[in-house]
Amino acid sequence: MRDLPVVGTPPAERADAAHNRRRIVRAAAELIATRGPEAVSMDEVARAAGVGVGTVYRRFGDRARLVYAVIDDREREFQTAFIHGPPPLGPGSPAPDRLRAFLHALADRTDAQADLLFMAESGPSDARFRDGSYGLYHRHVAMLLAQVRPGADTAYLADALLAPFAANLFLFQRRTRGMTLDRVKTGLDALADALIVRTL
Amino acid sequence: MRDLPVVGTPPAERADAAHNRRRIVRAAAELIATRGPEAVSMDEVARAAGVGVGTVYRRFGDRARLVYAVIDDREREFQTAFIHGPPPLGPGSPAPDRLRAFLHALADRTDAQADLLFMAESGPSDARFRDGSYGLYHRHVAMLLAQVRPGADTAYLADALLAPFAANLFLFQRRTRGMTLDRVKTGLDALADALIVRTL
DNA sequence: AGATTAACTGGAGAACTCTCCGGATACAAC
DNA sequence: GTTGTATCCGGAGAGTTCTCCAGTTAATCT
Repeated sequence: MRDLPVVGTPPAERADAAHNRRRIVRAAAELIATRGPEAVSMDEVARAAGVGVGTVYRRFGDRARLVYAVIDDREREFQTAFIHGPPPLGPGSPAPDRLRAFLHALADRTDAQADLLFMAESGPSDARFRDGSYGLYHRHVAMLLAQVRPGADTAYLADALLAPFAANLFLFQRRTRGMTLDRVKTGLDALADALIVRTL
Repeated sequence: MRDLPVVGTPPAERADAAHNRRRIVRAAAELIATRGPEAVSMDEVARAAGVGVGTVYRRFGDRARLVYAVIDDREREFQTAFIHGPPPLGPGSPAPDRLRAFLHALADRTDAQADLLFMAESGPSDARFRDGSYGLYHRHVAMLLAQVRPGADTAYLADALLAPFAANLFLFQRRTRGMTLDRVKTGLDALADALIVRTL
């Protein structure tokens, strides 16, 4: 993602800046892994990365975006699994199967990264939708829905299908309501099945 | 932490405390109405209410809960409309109609209070599900779903149907994606219709 | 190489949320 | 009334997030 001539050339990051960006993400990831997501402050990340706190903010804008950068780094492989990987997640299976497989996989990763996601989604920011991999998931689900429910407003329905993965709801269901991960998946299946047009 | 008779009687708030609670909510509501939700600090609310900031926190715990108190105050009438009010929102209509009416009404109030809700939902807290009127909405939707989709996991599906009303998603759809309120409602209808078991 | 300049750096500081606890006060019991 | 005490009050302060800008540096042009 650098000097692609496509359209509107994003100003191109200077080498030292790119270097610092990597150092910051790495430092943040390490601190978070060690001490838990909510125990690390931006000051600490900056110090651990050997830069000033101003630099962290210049690179990432706000706390949420930094955390999303860490998350994206972690789940790069998941992101390609459903695009290029083997069926039923990747291409090759019928759309209904892929949709179910995707929702299950997303439930698994949400469960695994719940605390991190929760932290990232906190704070007054669009970051979840703008920054993270939400856009990718949204396009994927919309594409599958288009095959499964032709003519529907797939852009809206994709948002609606992804909405239950909001970390605060997910954590509330799991921890406070005491729902098991399997129960969540079953519920998602019910939702997805309802959306699949059955040929009568 | 006391010698209370087992389970009931929440310690009963002292008169001055109850008085201050009202003053705080009123002051907060007024400030928010005047200057917008995110322009008011807890310090200001405290000063406007004529109490110390410690009192605000003692009464409400955190910022999110205070904002929810303001919101609840505002929509008390909506909350009873779908319980005791006239059809199709209130009792008297068939469940599918009531469900659709409820979703439409909730879309309207979410749209109207979006900024306030967005502020309340920001911050690392369960407040949305614990404090606000979410519990009420959840029970209502689950009750309607039980009639419309017997045997399903209505507790889960109710969460899923309410998930698209998260203020951050809602605002993102309306402002960034540029969806109209009607389009959102139509999408919600599609979702609800899919969940309604059709008698063939 | 030297000059030019747009982009980057770092830390002081503004603004905010929330905690803590000594002192004040409402209510109950006598 | 007086006394006892559980509850409440308020504001100083700790710990954050994020802003701002004077000074520095990497990349480009001649």
